[in-house]
Amino acid sequence: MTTQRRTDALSRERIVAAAVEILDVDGDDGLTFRRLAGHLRTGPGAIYNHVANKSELLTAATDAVLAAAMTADAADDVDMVRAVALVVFDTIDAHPWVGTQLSRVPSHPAMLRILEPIGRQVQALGVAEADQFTSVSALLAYILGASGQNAANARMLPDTDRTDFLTSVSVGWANLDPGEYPFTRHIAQQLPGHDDREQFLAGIDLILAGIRMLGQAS
Amino acid sequence: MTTQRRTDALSRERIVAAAVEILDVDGDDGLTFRRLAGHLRTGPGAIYNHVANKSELLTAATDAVLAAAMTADAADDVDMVRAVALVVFDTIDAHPWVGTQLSRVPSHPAMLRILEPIGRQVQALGVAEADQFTSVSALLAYILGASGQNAANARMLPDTDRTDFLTSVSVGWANLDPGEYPFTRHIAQQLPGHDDREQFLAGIDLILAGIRMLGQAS
DNA sequence: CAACAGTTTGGAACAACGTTCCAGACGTGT
DNA sequence: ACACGTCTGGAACGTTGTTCCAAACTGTTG
Repeated sequence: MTTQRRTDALSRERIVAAAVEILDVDGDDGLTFRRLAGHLRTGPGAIYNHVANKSELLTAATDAVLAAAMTADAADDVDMVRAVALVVFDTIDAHPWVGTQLSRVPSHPAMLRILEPIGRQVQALGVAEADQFTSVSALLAYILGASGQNAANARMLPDTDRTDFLTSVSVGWANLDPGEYPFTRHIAQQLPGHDDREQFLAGIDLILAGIRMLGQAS
Repeated sequence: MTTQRRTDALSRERIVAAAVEILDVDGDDGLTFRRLAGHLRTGPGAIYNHVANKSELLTAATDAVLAAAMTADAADDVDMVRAVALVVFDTIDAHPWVGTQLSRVPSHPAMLRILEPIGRQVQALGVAEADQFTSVSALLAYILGASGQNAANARMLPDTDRTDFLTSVSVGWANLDPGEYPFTRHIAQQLPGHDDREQFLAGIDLILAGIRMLGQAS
């Protein structure tokens, strides 16, 4: 039954692993069935015996990376929401294409891996039954939005240095019409110096504060 | 080969307008230089005289749609954040491809149209100088994340009815391993009945509550 | 051990894409 | 009327996801 056809037999796992490798090196658009076939020393047609199409392959790759990242946390931390959020943030920071996938595919299988621990923690916080869905949805949307933005930035980072890019955007903001964009001009200078990870966590705390207030207001 | 000269001149605006039309009808992947050329009764090569490439065209189309949507609000509402957020949400709901673009392109020009009014309102709320960047970033990330998710759902809506899709996902959640996914199973039933727009607004209020607490805590 | 049946393989082929190229048609200033 | 620079749009190039299928391979049977 489970005998190996060849020493380097093609399998779904090997294909997904190779896909992850290519995506990490060459980014979102770098994954090609021809390049993938080259890495696996085969032809493009062979891959379709183990994977339906590129979309499924991308979904599987995303799930694989996120699953591997999520096993790490394990312990029920008091600040599990923050811990999970940071794992997601760091994972997408290391694999920007994961962010692209999560925000492109509706109700992505890998999303459950994020939703579940966050949901448990929200329950543990004593949030009322009726407010749990809203709270978890808000946290999830924020995490995806912030991570996605970060992934978009990381996607063009090979071309430009991060601070170079941010300062150029900052200069662009500072030169906007003072009448139309006073606020944007006002915070332009804060753009290059800020820490993405820190800002991300501050946003999580903001939402958590809102959730706690939700409990007290009722 | 007698090539007929066109009577109506090609222009950047006409190209962008036609692109928006196609994107609205055929979705993200529906925009093609050949199809666009067909709509404009010309060849694909002619378009490149007014637009550098597809990426620029998509950016321009996104900016055009968002600019048109944003002029509507104008008046300084007390709940401007909520108003702006809803405009963005509804715009992306009507043009899902706008959501894709906003979360793909880093510091998208159209983003300023969202950032500015939200920033002003945050200032008006009396948020401390040091907390303004965090507050605006959090709101922006949430708006993009939630709208993006909504866009992803809308993208596959032509294939499936919304409630059909949600109930199928809900059933999938309900059948998960009780040991591993207790929370997901727990809220599975709330999935089909929820109102996306309402949930979105509730999330905005959650963050706004957090921001107000931020002021009181300091 | 030999013959068969069912997969797996991988290279060729197809349609469609973004983009480039350029001969010819156009419009304008002289 | 002429010339010159701009706009046009069809052809062509390289690349993509995907399909197809003869050949190679594996496991089972006679």
